[in-house]
Amino acid sequence: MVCIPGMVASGGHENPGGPMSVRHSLLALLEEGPMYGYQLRAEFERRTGGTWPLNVGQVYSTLARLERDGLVEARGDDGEGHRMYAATPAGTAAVGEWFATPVARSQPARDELAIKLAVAVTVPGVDVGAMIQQQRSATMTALQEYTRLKARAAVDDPAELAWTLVLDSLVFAAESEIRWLDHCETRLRRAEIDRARRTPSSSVEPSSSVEPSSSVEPVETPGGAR
Amino acid sequence: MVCIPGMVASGGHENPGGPMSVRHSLLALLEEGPMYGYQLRAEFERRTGGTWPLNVGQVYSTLARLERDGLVEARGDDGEGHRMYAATPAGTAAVGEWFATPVARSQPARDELAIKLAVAVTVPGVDVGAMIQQQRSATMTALQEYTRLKARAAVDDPAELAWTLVLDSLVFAAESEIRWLDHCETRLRRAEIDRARRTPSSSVEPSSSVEPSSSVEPVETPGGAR
DNA sequence: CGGGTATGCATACCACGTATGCAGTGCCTC
DNA sequence: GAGGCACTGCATACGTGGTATGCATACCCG
Repeated sequence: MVCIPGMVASGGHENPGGPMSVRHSLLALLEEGPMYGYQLRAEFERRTGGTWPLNVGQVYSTLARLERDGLVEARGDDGEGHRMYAATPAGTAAVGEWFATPVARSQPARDELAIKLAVAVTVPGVDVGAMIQQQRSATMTALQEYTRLKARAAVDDPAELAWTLVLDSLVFAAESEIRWLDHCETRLRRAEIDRARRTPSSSVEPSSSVEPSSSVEPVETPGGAR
Repeated sequence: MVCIPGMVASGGHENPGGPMSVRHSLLALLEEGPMYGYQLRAEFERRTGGTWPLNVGQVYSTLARLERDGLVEARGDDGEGHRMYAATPAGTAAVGEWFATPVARSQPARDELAIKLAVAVTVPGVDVGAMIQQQRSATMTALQEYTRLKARAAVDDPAELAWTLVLDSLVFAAESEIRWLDHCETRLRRAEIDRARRTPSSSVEPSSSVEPSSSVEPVETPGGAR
């Protein structure tokens, strides 16, 4: 089970320099017609309901890179002094390819919480139990906020539909995270018992497998709240 | 009239420029004792089981920044010519603060798949149904890979324990993603039906909601053997 | 009514952190 | 001495947040 660090290096460069989801999203939005930078940000945030606020500066630098790569084309102005951008045929093709290619799960994105916990259990002097409890509390607060936001959703607008789907993804992720935290808790308890059993000094008789109850209700479809 | 770009007032900067999980992780690893750069990468990847390969170059640049901020201290060499780093008291305090502060879920990390799908449903000419099916297939393949890896896990080593927890987090996330994709599918189908009903002759007649079933088993702990 | 100020839109640029690749150095082995 | 490996450092590109600038509109006040 040893992983030699040097062996992972070689390989194709799938996405050099980050997720690039913003780049592709802006390009895809231009399929609806020419737009200018500020408008693109507004359209992006309208679809995600402001869940992931997009910095305006990134829009312009991304557009410059897209123009450099020949995926978009800049037109002087539309009469109002706005710098308009339109997708080139190559850009349209790139959008089609993006939608046709699934998000690679072979090299999953960095999960800050998972990394943090993996480090915590291997570094001495860390109260992992307290860490888990605190994180679960924070995640549950976020979950309540999502539920509150979902009550204000309308279903007739397609942009609102996109936002509710994004919101549902947040709910699913948060619920999954809480379940994982519960899982880690029982797992760590069991490991501690095993370690105590191996220690001959002052052997304590532990109770057989402890299985605490989960803190969330078993799966619940987030769409059912209406 | 000239704008001097340097010396801009820095307000309360929470996490400027990204998650910073690598920075904190390397600092925390130094709590176990002085290490050099290459060794730090190996320790990080051993704990995460090579799930998130860490570029060596990033280790050194991160160490340089940590030294600049007074969180680590560089010592000439350990007799072998290695450039050793050790955590300063300020660094140890920073580690404690990191473990005491839960990961902020108020501004969740960018989810590439959620963004992609939100854009897809609002851009004309995209076969969202095919997209979802393809993504589900890819995620299920990853899920099988995780299950395969978990069969090779040992439980006696604490580092292995950390890795299995990371692996479980991937399993939980993948299962959650599949459930979300199912949810999106039924949601979109319902929206399409609603749209078709409105199209022929603007007969405004709200109907009762339908509650479809999920295609994956209700929650199941990945820790159990399948 | 005219001028000053606030506000919002729109573009551009800068600073810092993350992330990857590659160049370079010293050591060991064949 | 050529090549491989451990090890370090740098150049580059991109994400992210912030700020300066120009312009138009709205608002307040003497």
